Amino acid sequence: MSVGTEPSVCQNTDMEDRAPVPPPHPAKDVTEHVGYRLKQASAALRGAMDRALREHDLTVPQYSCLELLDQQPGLSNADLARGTFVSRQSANVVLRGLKDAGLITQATSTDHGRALPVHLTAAGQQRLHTARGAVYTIEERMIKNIPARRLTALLADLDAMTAALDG
Amino acid sequence: MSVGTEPSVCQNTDMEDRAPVPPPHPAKDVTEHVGYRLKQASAALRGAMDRALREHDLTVPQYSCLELLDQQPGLSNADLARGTFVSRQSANVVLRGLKDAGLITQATSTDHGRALPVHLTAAGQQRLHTARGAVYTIEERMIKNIPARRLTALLADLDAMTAALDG
DNA sequence: TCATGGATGTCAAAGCCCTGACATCAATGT
DNA sequence: ACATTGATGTCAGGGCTTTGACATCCATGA
Repeated sequence: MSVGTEPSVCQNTDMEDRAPVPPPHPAKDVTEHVGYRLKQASAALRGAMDRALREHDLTVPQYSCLELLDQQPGLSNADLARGTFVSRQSANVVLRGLKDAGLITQATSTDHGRALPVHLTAAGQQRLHTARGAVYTIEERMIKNIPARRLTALLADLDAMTAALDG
Repeated sequence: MSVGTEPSVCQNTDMEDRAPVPPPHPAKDVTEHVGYRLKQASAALRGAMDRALREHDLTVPQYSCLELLDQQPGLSNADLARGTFVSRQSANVVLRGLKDAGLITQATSTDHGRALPVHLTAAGQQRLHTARGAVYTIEERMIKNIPARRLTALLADLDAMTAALDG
């Protein structure tokens, strides 16, 4: 009556090539599929970030926007939507929340185009800096059991999967 | 004014150890973080599955439930919630949709406990079988550029991250 | 000049998902 | 027998996200 509770074996050891031919698709169990594990890991990360950010009165998309705006001030609503992998409408809702909380400011007009640049307020900067610690702690814990030299490959593989699906 | 559009370099090549010490955390760019890439890949997969399953009149959580029920008939609402990484309440909504579509049946009573076992109907089996092809095509495309011997490591790493966050 | 296409912001409706809360049921220990 | 604990199903409220649609603004080319 339980699902996905098999103890994941060999997670602290460094084994690079175990099975010469890992059967990719006619897998007997859904939980063996890459997509399933990807969703699982993503859900775990989302949950951990949710819990941690709640203490800072931030949601995950709100934190994501703050982080992007800190590195690239002046991004527009559409830019933030792409950067956080949501629709423009969702980003708009998130921005409204951040505006109401006084963490960002958005220009009401522009001399060229329609994109309205968004900037962090001082309060936004401060909130981000305190919340960032909690988020970084989570990411540290998440990757602490992954061999350092595999992290590069992991980033590349995640990128390759994204590119293959988007194209 | 764009985010995350840098062409991901080295995605078809097989490089296992590039940087001896990949700086994990004080990364200059958010997009270099594992969590960001994880979310990105997960979002891409979710979008691709959404588009593919729409032709079969199924949502991603609905398909996930069908897949789990095909392999483990008689799972309860709470079991499916755990298996699809959502809350019991969300799973309940999904099950209602599947019930209305005639793809599953759920016992109305039980002789022991409160868990009401769910089973696929013939229509549910057939719908799953046709939709499965589309989903498998997506997963094939997603991993087609990943060296086969790295897939095992990828699964293990995703598992390790999940375990580290859940514990 | 005008038309077309692409990108952006916005509104509306719907669905998904979450937390909080409550009641039910079985197992356990007192 | 009784209380406690844990798991389950369910209801209510709210937040997030999506698709669809529409109007605005710029760039491009006829």
